[in-house]
This record gives sequence, structure tokens and C-alpha cells, in this order.
Amino acid sequence: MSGTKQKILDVSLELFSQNGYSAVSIRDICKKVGIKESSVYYHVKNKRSILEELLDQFREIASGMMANLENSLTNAQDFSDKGYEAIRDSFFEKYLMDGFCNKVMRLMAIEQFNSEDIRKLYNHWLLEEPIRFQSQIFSVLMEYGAIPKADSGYLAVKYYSPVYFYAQRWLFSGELTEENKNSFRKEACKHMQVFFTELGGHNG
Amino acid sequence: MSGTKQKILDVSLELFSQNGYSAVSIRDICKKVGIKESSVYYHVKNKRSILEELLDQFREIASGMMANLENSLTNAQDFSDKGYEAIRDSFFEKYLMDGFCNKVMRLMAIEQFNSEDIRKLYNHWLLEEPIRFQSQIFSVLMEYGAIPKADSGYLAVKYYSPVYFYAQRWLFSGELTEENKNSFRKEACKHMQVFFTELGGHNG
Amino acid sequence: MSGTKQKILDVSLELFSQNGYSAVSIRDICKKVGIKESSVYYHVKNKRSILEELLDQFREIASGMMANLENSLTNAQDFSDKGYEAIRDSFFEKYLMDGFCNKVMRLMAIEQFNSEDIRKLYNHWLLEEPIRFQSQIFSVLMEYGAIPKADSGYLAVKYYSPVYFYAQRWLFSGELTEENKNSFRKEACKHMQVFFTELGGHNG
Amino acid sequence: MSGTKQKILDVSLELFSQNGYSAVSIRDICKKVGIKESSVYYHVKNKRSILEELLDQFREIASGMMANLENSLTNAQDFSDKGYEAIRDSFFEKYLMDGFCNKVMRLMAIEQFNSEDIRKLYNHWLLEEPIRFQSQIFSVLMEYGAIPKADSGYLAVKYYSPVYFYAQRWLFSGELTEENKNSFRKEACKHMQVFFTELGGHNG
DNA sequence: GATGAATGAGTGTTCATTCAT
DNA sequence: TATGAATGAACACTCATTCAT
Repeated sequence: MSGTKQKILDVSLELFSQNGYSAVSIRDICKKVGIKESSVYYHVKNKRSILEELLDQFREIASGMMANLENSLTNAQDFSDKGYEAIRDSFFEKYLMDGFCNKVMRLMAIEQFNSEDIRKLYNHWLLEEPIRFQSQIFSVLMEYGAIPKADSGYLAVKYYSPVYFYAQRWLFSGELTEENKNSFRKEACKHMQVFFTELGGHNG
Repeated sequence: MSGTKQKILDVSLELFSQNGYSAVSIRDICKKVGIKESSVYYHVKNKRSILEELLDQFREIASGMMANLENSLTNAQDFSDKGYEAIRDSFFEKYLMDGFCNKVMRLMAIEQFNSEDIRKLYNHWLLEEPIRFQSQIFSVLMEYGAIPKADSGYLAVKYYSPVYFYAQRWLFSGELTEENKNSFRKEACKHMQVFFTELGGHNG
Repeated sequence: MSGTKQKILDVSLELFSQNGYSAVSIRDICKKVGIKESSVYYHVKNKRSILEELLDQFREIASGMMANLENSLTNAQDFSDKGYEAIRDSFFEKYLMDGFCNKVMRLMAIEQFNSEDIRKLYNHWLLEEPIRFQSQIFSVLMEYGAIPKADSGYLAVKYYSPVYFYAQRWLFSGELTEENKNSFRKEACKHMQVFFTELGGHNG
Repeated sequence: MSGTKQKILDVSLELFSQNGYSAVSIRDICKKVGIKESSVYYHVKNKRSILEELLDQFREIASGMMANLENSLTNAQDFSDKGYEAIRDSFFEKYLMDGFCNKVMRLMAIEQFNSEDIRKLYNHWLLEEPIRFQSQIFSVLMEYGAIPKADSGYLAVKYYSPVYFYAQRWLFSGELTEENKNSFRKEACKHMQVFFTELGGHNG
């Protein structure tokens, strides 16, 4: 991929994640990239295809990560805190906190209202899939007696929804500064830590 | 307020809450109201002012409700389930589930990314204020020994974030159907019930 | 219909008939009408709809005229030269030579290659329908013994094709001047006169 | 001429004759040729020059053929049907029906409205020249008593215009399929046959 | 011979808004 | 109160062409 094309994608993601797809014009993108408006069409088919390409990249990364986590879970031998923490951190750092994913999530959060496709994507990757996967983890932990048996779905909601809440507060709202990301990481990690401890406490 | 003006506001809210402020044109509004585009400017200064007026209405309702709840809390005599349930239901039914508030929230959820003002409003009324108020309730309950002492802020997050999560899933995503609203009510109420029971269980 | 709208249609037909639909831009039309480009969209839906409206007008006129001729033919009592001449002149003057029809025909002659719809229209009204109708006239004349029996279809082609040939030469080629129109009238009329005389000669 | 250059000309003629010069973009041509758009400018000066080159080729072929026919006529010894038929067939098959000429004619039929040069070319080679030459033939035939004396110009129009009419119907309108070409050949030949027979009949 | 990259000029169209009536 | 008519500014996009490599 040529440098210009990559720059177009980068700049587009930057702007899209700040203002949403429709609020960003080709003019805006080109101005920031440093090319004339007609030049952009040498690299991409049309405005929509820029968005599509970004979403495709995200889909690939997200699925890859999920497959990885799924794999880790299947092959996991120990269900101690350590084993689980690895999975949790992977999901957290390589997905929720990853620069690229982060921006796409913001973009999806914005654009879900204008595009059915994106709404589905958002719902899948930010609401359903995290719950589904976390629920699966809890099920496994219950099966192995690591935590007491209960409604794993509801447990997953209780576990994930504060993370989602903090994400809204610091990642999807306002500017995506390092400061905000750190606030998010601090609070979210604290929650996950505490939650898990309390869960184990019941068991112990 | 003249009938036409009210119709303009109603239609605008309807459309804004479905597609967002910028995705709705004056044309769209007027077509649904049944007037010509130029006529709208007799009733409102410009497109932005329609939004502003809706937000003002919301602000007033939301503040009123909050003041009411605040008042209920101050004057509360019994801290049994009943007393609390009244407050909870009021917040839930007259705010989260109210037709008007509901639409404005959706609108704010969409438009928070294009307008700093709306972002602040959204953050205040959907993230901060619910947590602040709930936290205050828990503090009072702790003080009176109704529930064990703990970090009331974190407790509020654990209590409210699933509600917020469900709201995202059922109220802010896709179309706002009665079916979705009912799903939301069912899930959110169940959570609040269970949560409070568990909380009391610790105490009892 | 407002004056401006009519002016838009008039100017459009003028330009379309000179240069073809696609070679004329909205800018060109507006410049000649004396309005700004955005104003045109108050009067018409889009560029294509201007063309469509002109074609609709033509269709109506052409069908009306054909129905009229058809009617004249059915009710005709005498099959002398006079009776037929009336029909012929009507077709010639109110259709081929009419200012509006004339321009639309030119426009169709140009645009038939870019639009399947227009190609069909052109074929129908300039190739097939004249032959069909003329053929019908000859059939009637043959039936009544006014002219000798023969292949009426081929006779129609022999009668009409020189008219079509002259039309190409004088009406559809180059600028549509009064001089050209007169040349066409002169040549075409002479042919029709001579042809009919020769036809009668066989009979007499 | 390099293979690529020839391919550019071939493809261009193919597309031009189907959609007209202006409706075909350099992109379209290059896609079909299998080169990038910038490459075409190594072979030709600009888009217009492709058209020019095609027209030059046509001019040469057409003039050559005409000179040939002219020559045949001058050297003709017998004015029987056979002698004439040779000339007629030559004109018909090597000009009107020839693949290359055919496409250029279509192209001229389309583009005559956008270009004065092409209009002149069209008028010359499809309206005036056939009439002039045919008229000349008839004159010769009259001189030699093969057909009765009459207005040779009008006779030429009567002879040629059905051919032109059929050409419009099957060669210039719609797609240029083998089926259409055959329909044209059949009808046109039949006409020429019949016409000549009738002509001779008067004489005999 | 061919192409990657870029561009100026142009196209049709939408939108919020104004203003005289 | 309402509207017919108009407009400037923006928008996504296409096209023929250039030029260094």
C-alpha cells in the first residue's frame, strides 16, 4: 500500500473517530493529507469505501483477537487467577485499549445511528460479543468449580457493564487523550480486579 | 405556543431521535409537518434553535425530576425497600422510560459527537448525574445502617452500569419500538431487583 | 406553471436540441435562463426530469395528433386527392414542421444513442409509426380502388423514406434555421405531390 | 503501427460506435485495451486525436471506394443489369455493410451533433455523395437509353432514401448485431432489385 | 513502452436560509 | 401566518491530461 493511501486511511480514521463519517468531507481529509480532492480518487473508489476499508481492518483484527482468546480458553490448563488474567489483559489491552480499535469503536459509536451495517457491527463487537465471551469464561470457571454456579450471562453483564460504562465516559465521549485513556484503564482495571476478588471470595 | 410550532418541535424530536440532528433536513421536518420550508422560519429562528428548544425542555424536565427525587430522599422517613422503590421507580419510569426524555436521550447519544454542548449534557444526565444521585442514596442507606458501609461511588457504578448497558442495547440502538422498550424494562428491573436483594442479603 | 419553470423547459429544449442532453450542463441552462444553479432545483427535480417532462409533452402531442389523423381516416367519406391531402398536411405541418415537435425530434435523434428509452421513442415516432400509418392509408385507398393493389408496407416506405431523408438533411443536421425548414418543406412537399400523382396515374 | 496502438483504435471505434465519442471515457478505452490511462498518451496525442485518426482512415477508405466506383462507371461498356449490379454491390457490401465503415458511420451518426466537422463528414458520405453518385449513374443510363429520361436527382433520392431509411432502422439504431445487419441487407437488396426492375419495366 | 501519482476544471445535487408578497 | 422564488456554500465525484520514473 502506497504511503498516500495509508495516510488517507489514517487521516480518515482520525477525523471519522472525532466527528463521525458524514460530518467529515473529502475536502477535510484531503486538506489534512495534503493532496487535492481529485487525487483521493486515485487511491480509493469513493468516500464510503474508505469507511468500509477501515471497518474491514477492524473486523479482521477483532475476529483474530477473539479467535485467539477463544483458543487460549480452550487450551487453558489452570483456572487460577493467573490464567484468567492473561485472557482478560489480552482482551483489554489489545482490543479495548488498542489505538486503532479504539478509534474504530468511537467511529462505530457515532455512526451506528446512520448506518444499519455499523449498528450491527457496534452491537456485535461492543455489546453482544464481550458478554457472550465473558459468559463462556464464567461457565468454564463454574464447571471447574473455580467460582460458584450461577447465571453466567447475568454475571457477565455485571462484570462487563462497568467496563462499558467507563469506556463511554473516557473513550467514546470527548477527545481521546492519553489522560482519558489512563483514567479509563485505572478505573476499569480496578473494577475487574475487585469484581474477581469478590467472586473468588464467595468461593473460598 | 401555536399548534404549528408545537408540531414542528414534535416532528423534529421524532426525526432527530431517529437519525440525529444533522441527518435530518429542514425539508424532512417540513414535509412531515405539512408546511413549506420557508414557513418554518416564522416559528423558529433557525434549525439549531429547534434543537436548542428541545434540549431546554429536557433540561427543565430532568432538573425538575432530579429536584423531586432529591426532595423525596431528604424527607424520607423509612429506608425500607418500599421507600427506596418509590424513588427508583420514579427515576426509571419518569425519566429513562418517559417518551419525551427517551427521545432526547437518543438524540443526545447520537449528537454528542458533533456538539460539545450536547456531549456535556449527555455526560451529565446519562453518566454523571445518575451515578452521583445513586451514590448519594447509598450513602444515606449506609449511614442509616440499611446496607453495609462501602465505597458508595463504586456501588453506584455497579448498580447503574447494567441499566446503562441495557439502555444502549434496547433504547439507543436500532428503532425505538415498544417491544424494545419492554425488553429494556424487563432486564433493567430484574437487575435492580436482584442487586438490591443481594445488597440486603449481606446486611440481613 | 410559473414563468421561470417554463423558461427552464424552453431553454433546455433549445439547448438539448442543439447539442444533446448530456452535452448541456445545468450551468448552461441556468446561465441562459438567468438564474443560479441551485435555483433550478426549486422548479425541477433534477436534470433528467427536465428531459422527461419534454418527452412527456412530446408524447402527448404526438399521440394526440396520431389519434386525430386516425380519426380523420376512419370518418373519411371521399378518397379523392382533397381528402387525403388534408391528412397529409396535418401530419406534415402539425408534426414534422411544428417548432416544438421539431426540436424534440432533433433531441431524440441525438440522444437515441445514449438512452434506450429515447431510442425506442425515436424508432416509434420517426420510423415505425409513420410507416404504419401511411401503410394503413394506402390499404384503405387500395380497398376503395383509389390506387392499384400492391404491398402497402413497401409503398409506405417508398413514400415516407424520402421525407425522412430530407428531414435528416434539413432538420436534424446543422442548425435549425428557418431557411433549412423551408428547404425541407419545399423538397418534401414536392416529393409527396409527385409520388401521389404517379400513383394516381397508374390508376387512371 | 504497434499492436497496442492498433488495439486502442479498434477498441475506441468499438466503443465510440456504440455510445458516441463523448460518452466514452479514456478510462473505458484503457480498461478494455488492458493498459493504464496514462499509457494511452504514449500512443496518441489526446482523446480527440483517436477520433481524428479513425475518421482519417474512413475518409481514405471511402474516397478510395468512390474513386473505384467512379472508375468502373467511366470504363463501363455494357449497361445491362449485370454491369450495374457489380457497381451497386460494390457500394453496398464494401461500404454500407463493411464492418469498419459501418461503425464509423454509426459514430458519425451519433457525433454529428457535437462536432461540425463530423456533421459535414456525415452529410457528405451518407447523404450527398450517395445521391450524387447514384444520380450520375442514372444520368449515364438515361444517356444510353437504358432507362427513360427523367430528373436523375430525384430518381436517386427515390432509389437511395429507402436504403438510408433501412440503414437507420437496423444499422444506426440499437445494437449492431449480425441479425440486424441481415435484416438490413435483405430489405435493402429487395428494394434495389424491385426498384430497378420497375425502372427497366417502364423502358421495356 | 508503461505506469503511479497527481491535478484543474467541471458535473449534478443538497441544504439552510432570506425576503418580498 | 404562510409561501414562492431565489441563492451561496458546500458536497461527492469524473474526466482528460501531465510528468517523473
